[in-house]
Amino acid sequence: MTPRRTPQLDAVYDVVRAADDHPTADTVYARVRRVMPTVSLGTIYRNLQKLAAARCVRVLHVGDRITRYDAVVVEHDHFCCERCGAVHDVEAPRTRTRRRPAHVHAGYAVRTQVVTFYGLCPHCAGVVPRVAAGAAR
Amino acid sequence: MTPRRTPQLDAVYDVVRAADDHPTADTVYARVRRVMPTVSLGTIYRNLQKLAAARCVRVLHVGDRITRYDAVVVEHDHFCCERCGAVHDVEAPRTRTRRRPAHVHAGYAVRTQVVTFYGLCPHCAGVVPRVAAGAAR
DNA sequence: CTTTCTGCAAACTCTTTGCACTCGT
DNA sequence: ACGAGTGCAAAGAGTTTGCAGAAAG
Repeated sequence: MTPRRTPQLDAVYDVVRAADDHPTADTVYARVRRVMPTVSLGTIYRNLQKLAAARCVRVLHVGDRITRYDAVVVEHDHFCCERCGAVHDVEAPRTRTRRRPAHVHAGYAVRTQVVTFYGLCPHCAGVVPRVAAGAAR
Repeated sequence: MTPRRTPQLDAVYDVVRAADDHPTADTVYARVRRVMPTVSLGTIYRNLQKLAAARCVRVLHVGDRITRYDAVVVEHDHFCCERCGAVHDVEAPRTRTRRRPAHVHAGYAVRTQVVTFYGLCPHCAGVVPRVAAGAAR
């Protein structure tokens, strides 16, 4: 039961670390295939699970029911655009103490918390001038 | 395209309103069938979507990839137990201003936000004495 | 009467899994 | 060489959808 390091595992981790768009398993699959064309989708899922279990990647359930992956493991928030579906990281300058759920009823053992904002991203909100539009990510 | 009121729609809404456990579509299905045995799962999904579109129920994606429904539409937080999977409402005495994402980069139009805490519920954390354990769903 | 809604079942999407083979260690 | 990992394809869970008939307005 000793975990084993394989080129596929490395490739999956590389892709997730290089991504800033919180890719889905399918997106990771497509990207890994660019460098390793014979990889299978099952292997992608198995390795993503392995990385998640090792807390090397974070599993996100944002908005819809499809799973996304994030190589940024430190606690931070997300913004999900309801129009284009993009998921962006959000700066969370609030202190931990301020965010700590002191209001949760006694007896709950809180391990982590997830904050997700929904709305329109700058691009979809039309704030970004036309010239710059399309350049957004 | 005029929405139509049907006994099935009423039954679905009644079930969600009467529930305090953030039921899944399947759970709603089971409960509606108790009073309307011929209802179909497809109808449950269609009516849940209709209610969600009308903002009569809130759609929740908490933890896993299955969809839950909540008749409490006002903004509030949730706690998800990582052991038994239960979802509880959480008191959110924080003021709106305090929770407002002033730190979100300019240009984002935030419509709503979702805060979910993960950990162990009082029951699974062992606060509840052994005699009661095992009754947890 | 017209149009939406229903029940049924098949289709669809995302994810997991069984199997025989491969390849780290 | 042992056993975890892989590719493949089939199965599984949750959700959506096409259709013919039922029923709301």
